[in-house]
Amino acid sequence: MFALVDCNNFYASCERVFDPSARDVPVVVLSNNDGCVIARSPEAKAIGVRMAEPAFKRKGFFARHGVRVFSSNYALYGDMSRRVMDTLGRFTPRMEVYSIDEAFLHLKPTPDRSLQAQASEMRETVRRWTGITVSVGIGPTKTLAKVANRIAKNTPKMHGVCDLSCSTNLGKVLEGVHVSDVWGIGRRITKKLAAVGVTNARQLRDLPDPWVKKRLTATGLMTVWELRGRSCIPLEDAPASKKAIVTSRSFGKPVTTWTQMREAVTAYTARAAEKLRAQNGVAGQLMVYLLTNPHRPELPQYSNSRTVRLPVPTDHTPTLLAAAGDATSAIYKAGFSYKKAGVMLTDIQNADARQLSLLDLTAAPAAGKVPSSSSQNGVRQGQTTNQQESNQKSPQQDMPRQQALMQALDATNSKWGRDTVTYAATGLGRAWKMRQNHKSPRYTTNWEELPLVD
DNA sequence: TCTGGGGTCCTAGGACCC
DNA sequence: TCTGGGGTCCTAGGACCC
Repeated sequence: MFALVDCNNFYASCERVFDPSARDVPVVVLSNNDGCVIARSPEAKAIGVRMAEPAFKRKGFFARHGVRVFSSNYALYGDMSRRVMDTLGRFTPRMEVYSIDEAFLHLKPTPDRSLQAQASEMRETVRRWTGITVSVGIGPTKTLAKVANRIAKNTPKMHGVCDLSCSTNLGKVLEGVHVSDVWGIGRRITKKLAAVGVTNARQLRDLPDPWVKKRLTATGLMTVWELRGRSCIPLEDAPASKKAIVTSRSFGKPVTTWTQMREAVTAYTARAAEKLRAQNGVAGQLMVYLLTNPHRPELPQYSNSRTVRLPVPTDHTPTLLAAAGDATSAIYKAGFSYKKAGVMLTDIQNADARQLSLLDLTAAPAAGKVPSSSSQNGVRQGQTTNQQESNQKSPQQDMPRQQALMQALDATNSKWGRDTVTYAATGLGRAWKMRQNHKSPRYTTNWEELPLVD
């Protein structure tokens, strides 16, 4: 059986664990840049704070109702998440960490302990060990476990656990679930379904396969089968490595100069490269995009992106920085007020595979052998050729040195904190840095910010 | 003044090949 | 006059998730 464990109001709950003054009052957590509401305590929900609301529109409301406002503190949430997941891992050998606050588990009933009993004990243990309250939903498929979890969360008398694994009136249960609350059914599909009179999960379950396949595609059909109790989405024990790595941020203040834009893209690229190395990957392609603020239609609007194919897949930050710099200068236009930029690394392979292709490359003296689909990606031919030349000076000699440097960089930043060592091109002022005016201390991950006990 | 960030999968359609 | 069929790869766009 599948169990879905989900932390209740996770970010808001994390803030409360270390700040008792935030208990029993409405709490909201804001997105990066203190932009939108992304987490709410039950009290905040009760007074009508909605998810994804822009915070600036509610400033007065928050003040009047004594709402405690926090900036996102991912160092704290990430560490609390790890504690919760470690605790859950003691209850099963098979578990998939699905998001920062959710995990799917395989649970088996035993003669002396029902699934319900196991789930309750798990829930109590997590609460005692981490201070976080979770809800547990159990079902024969992931989709039904999700349904069960939702019911557990919304039905106080269930005390946080709902077991649908052998429910005899599943049809009745599904009748009470709106299609938009089914995992995999989003806004668009909800509309499509409403057009044919389907509004609850039971109706969705009972639709004919051919109609579903045609109108909702193969993914929709899987959802329907899962609602019928046929498991189609397996538990992914081992986290798959990422096929794309994105680092993007909205700017704290609009960026209007090339210098600032280059700093920002440099910083994002360096961060993306760190993530890439953390999963032992090399990227074959890099994309930079930038855009103005679409919420200000009265201002001149511009957005563009540029993809660069790297001559050799790499995880070497300076090489990636050079490519990102070329891409940025190709699309940056002066005279606009930029709101956001991002860097995406794609065509990611395992770094060990890279070694083999590098040997191939060095064995063949002709530089022209390097595969290049640059014309497809809009890269100017001259630029690509230059990179090939600069990279091929002596890859065999450079590689170990490059790797050693990157390892030292990552190790230093891991030990002493992010950005202990950074590239000068990321700038010192960082005027574009995101706003975080309400950030709580990194209670659990920074010695300087440990909570003090009197 | 102020509106997040990071992913995955599927499909359709075009290019190209034999 | 007449103009195949099957396959692969790539990309853009749509849709979903948290």
